[in-house]
Amino acid sequence: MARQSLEKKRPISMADVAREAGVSQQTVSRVANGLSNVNEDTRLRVQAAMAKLGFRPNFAGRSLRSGQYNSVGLCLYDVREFGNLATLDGILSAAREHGYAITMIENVDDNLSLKDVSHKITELPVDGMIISMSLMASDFDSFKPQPGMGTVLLSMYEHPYCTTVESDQYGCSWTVVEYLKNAGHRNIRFVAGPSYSIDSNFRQKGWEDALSHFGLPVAQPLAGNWLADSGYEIGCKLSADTEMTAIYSANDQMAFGIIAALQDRGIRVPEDVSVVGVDDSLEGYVPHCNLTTIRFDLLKRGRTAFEHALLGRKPGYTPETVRIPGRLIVRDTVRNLH
Amino acid sequence: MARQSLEKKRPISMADVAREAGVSQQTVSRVANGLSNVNEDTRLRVQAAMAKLGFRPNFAGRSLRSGQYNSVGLCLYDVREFGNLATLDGILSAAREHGYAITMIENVDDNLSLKDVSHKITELPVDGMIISMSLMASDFDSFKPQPGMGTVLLSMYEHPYCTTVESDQYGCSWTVVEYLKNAGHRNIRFVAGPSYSIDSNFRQKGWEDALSHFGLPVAQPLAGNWLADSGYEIGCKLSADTEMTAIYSANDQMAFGIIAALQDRGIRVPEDVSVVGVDDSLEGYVPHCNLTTIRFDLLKRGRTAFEHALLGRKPGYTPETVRIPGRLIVRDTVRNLH
DNA sequence: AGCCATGATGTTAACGTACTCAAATACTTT
DNA sequence: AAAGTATTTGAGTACGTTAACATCATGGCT
Repeated sequence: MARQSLEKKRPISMADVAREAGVSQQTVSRVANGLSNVNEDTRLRVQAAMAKLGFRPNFAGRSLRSGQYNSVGLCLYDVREFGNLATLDGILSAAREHGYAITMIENVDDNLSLKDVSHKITELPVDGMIISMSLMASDFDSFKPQPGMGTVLLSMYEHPYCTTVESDQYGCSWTVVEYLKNAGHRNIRFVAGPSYSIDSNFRQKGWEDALSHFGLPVAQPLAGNWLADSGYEIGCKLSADTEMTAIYSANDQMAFGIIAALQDRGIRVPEDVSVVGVDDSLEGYVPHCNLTTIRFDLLKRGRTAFEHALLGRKPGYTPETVRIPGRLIVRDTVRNLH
Repeated sequence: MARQSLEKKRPISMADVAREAGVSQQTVSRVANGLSNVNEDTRLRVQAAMAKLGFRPNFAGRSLRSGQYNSVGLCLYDVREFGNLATLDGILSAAREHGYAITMIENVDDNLSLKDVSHKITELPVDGMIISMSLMASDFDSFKPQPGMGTVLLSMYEHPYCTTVESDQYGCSWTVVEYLKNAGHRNIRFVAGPSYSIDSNFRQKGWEDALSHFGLPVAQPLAGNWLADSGYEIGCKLSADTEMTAIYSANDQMAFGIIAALQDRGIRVPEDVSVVGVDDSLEGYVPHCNLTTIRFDLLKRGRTAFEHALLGRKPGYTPETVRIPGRLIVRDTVRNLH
């Protein structure tokens, strides 16, 4: 008795509700979980007691008993990177539909291995996990996911044991090159992002492979830092190339800078030079945004990752490689040369 | 025995490790928690057993016993809204420093009350919560947070029982108006966001109050939808106003549209008309971004919210109203009339 | 040698929930 | 009316962990 009063206030448990309603704790549990085999009178009495005491089910107790957390762990290397926001949105909305929460941690350590990150997440209340790492983890190929834990990597690199989900950074370049080729372009330059960017590298590889496949010349790409200003600088340099008829920029912001530089030099877009970007990120930022570009379904990227994190728990699940295609948004910056 | 083998595979527990290492389960707990009172030999033996069996501490067991989750709940009304991304970044980094995770859920129901959202979050494994709602919740003023649960609202409206954290959407307008007034401007127009936007309304109120305070004329504001295109349209209309010398746009994207419209009509910026935006969101998107604007410290917004969610658990805590000031970023779109 | 302080380890008891099983009650059928 | 069935409720237990307490050995001190 005295001991009771000395303890710090404990939240309301099912036992408290049971006492109040004059039923067993088990009956309270049934009401809390909405099971059907409870008498209507009893249910109302229990619900009244719950409301009166302000009962909220205890997460830890429930999870300990059930072995489920109804949450998926998420570790995004960089929340600020383009696409991760919309992806997060997709993950959250898929999670909500399944009655799941998302448990997020920040990863700041560049040198952390996939195993370390996965171990960290395993200690959180999660049934599965989604991981994105900026650089190639040192143990990428050897990493094995925790058994019974649906593990999804947001990565362009295929993985032997994990499902990987990513926007198709390679295929989008084929789409662009084929579109430009069909419009009669032969000299198509590429403007890359920073060399450490995996996305940029895959976009470049796609561009190279597509050009080779169509028998078009492959000129040395110039690299920027994703931002409009670097696009402007590159645009200045590229304006000297009188052969080229089209520029494929690894993102929209640089493309916008390139266009500004060309126009400042009296080169018209698309009359003299055509420009294509990737991301469809200028809309809303630039008035009369009319850049022909690639749009990825980032919501789907997030939703797919979440779905596979759930599916991955099941025993018979086989890892998949999911590449979500981009769609060409045709606007006004490409000229048909025919 | 037979029963054992029929059960589905159970994750490794401390008891398993204890058996393997030939110690008690309590000793395993001590090693897992890094307590000092363990013999070095024993520690190594236990750690070896942990590694061999692949032991990971069970979150539910630990939390059930300790009553702590080491996580803060987060419900952002709209992840896509400007500022929420950087805020999330701030929350995550503060959480990491405290060894906390963030448990996120999506809120899609417009009509959900603060109480409902708070109840949902209470059932998650969290020690505190951060809530942002787009519209004024019906029960905003009457809402009382769960006792012992640090509750922070990302809101410009003050709350009687909860700490509120928000970028100072009202004060930033004073900063802008005072700056323009000192540069000799008297006729300062305002371009608002959508009428449902709380941020826009506070920015407008600040503009009105500051104008009145300085004895400057208050012209009817025009409202856009945050995007550059709507700024362009409004710029066309405003170009007819020959009195005005400055335009204060509720965000940068519309400001950029306004500038484009003015220039298309032969009105020079800043020689003929000065323009100021808010958000500092064009950098990287627009080459040679030189818009004078207000920049908010959104990382701090997130970090502060998290810190207060933790502090709010302590018994003696008093709710605060935290307004994080914006900083004027002076670039090239304001002319000094003196 | 005997005593106490210290350190290392083990034992027991909760934390709050949901599952299994058993008991009690109400309802249906012959 | 008896027997059987369905419905409702309760009792007991286990999930994995940590806190409090108990035990045991070790070593330094008088």
